[in-house]
Amino acid sequence: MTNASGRPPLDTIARSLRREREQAGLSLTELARRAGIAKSTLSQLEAGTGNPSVETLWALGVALGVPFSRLVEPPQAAVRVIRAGQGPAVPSEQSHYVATLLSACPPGARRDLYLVAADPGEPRLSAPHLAGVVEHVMISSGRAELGPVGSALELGAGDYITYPGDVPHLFRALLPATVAVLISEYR
Amino acid sequence: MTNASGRPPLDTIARSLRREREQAGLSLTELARRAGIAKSTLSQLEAGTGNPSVETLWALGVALGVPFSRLVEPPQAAVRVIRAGQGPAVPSEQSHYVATLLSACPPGARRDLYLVAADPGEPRLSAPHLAGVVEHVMISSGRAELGPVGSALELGAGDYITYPGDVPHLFRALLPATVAVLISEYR
DNA sequence: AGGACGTGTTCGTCAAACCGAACAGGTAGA
DNA sequence: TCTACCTGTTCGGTTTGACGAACACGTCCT
Repeated sequence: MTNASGRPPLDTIARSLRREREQAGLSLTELARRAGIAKSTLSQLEAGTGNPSVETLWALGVALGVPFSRLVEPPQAAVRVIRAGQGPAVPSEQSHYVATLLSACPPGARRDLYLVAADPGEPRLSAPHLAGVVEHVMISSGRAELGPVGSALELGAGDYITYPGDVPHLFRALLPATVAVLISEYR
Repeated sequence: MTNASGRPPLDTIARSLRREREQAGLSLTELARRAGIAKSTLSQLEAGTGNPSVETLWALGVALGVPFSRLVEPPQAAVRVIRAGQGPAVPSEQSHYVATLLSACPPGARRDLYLVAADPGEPRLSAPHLAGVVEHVMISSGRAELGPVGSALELGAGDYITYPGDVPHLFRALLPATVAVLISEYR
């Protein structure tokens, strides 16, 4: 599942704006001036009244020095721990490849976080994901050949690689008990 | 630096919409119907004419099953490798703590990726980052005590933790050559 | 041909986002 | 107190995004 939370984030935007503005120590008047919009507009937005245009919201994001998405999607944070081997294992047809989901794309986020454990054997081939997906892999221990089919590389412990996830790619462990962190980033 | 690319992404949105729509194999008419907007509106948006409201763009994101940000920010990807010990080391006052930047927040992204190597000694204390930052840590090898001050936990190889980055937090290695992957996520 | 359905386009109308000014409250200083 | 300046609010007027119908193509089937 990607994002697609049901309702449009009208009041989320309202709260985000106020939060970010106060965090930045700006007055409503000053922020409106910097963003080049009428302060009445900003006032109404923070009141939850209204449905800003992209241009307006963008200008506010720039003026606040905050990524666009922070304004339209709610914050969320908590301490959460998954002990080694305790997370939900992702079903895999190959027994010598186990991916544990550490942090699933929460509503509004854009990456999944996996812990991958694999043994030598048939390479695991992944069909292209959604367009725009980028994968990052950090080898924790062992050795593996991975990357897009055709430009896969051999990596060892401590090595890092990033590659497009929307083309076929593979992961083949070269040593037993090879462990890696995999980030699948949506963008 | 966060995001804040200069100009509003009017034509970026245009291209994103067309790309995602064709990728999904939907006709303009059909997508408009599913999103519950007039097809004329969608037509003009894909033509680069117009400045959609958040509600409109949100509806399109939902109908396309695509995170909001994918519509407003351009794609980008490439294969890139950083061999162990080869990345730019982040300056640290403490010699027993080395963070290597694997993937810096590119224009429009919202996370930094670090490889952390540390030895036992004074805990590394981090002042709160920007509001809304979430950190994820995966211990590759060794053992460490980490988390928000007051609720730090002891983790071993393979363990994973996530916690808010906008409160004071610490990282203290308990074994020599403790290695971890750190993701600092902006949201 | 001539419909019957697709596609995506352009047009006039209406609602609403945006603007600027006028407004009420709060604090600082003469 | 009276003025000056700040805060954020509410109010008409203008601009413009969104709608739906009418439009110009293509394709297929009768």
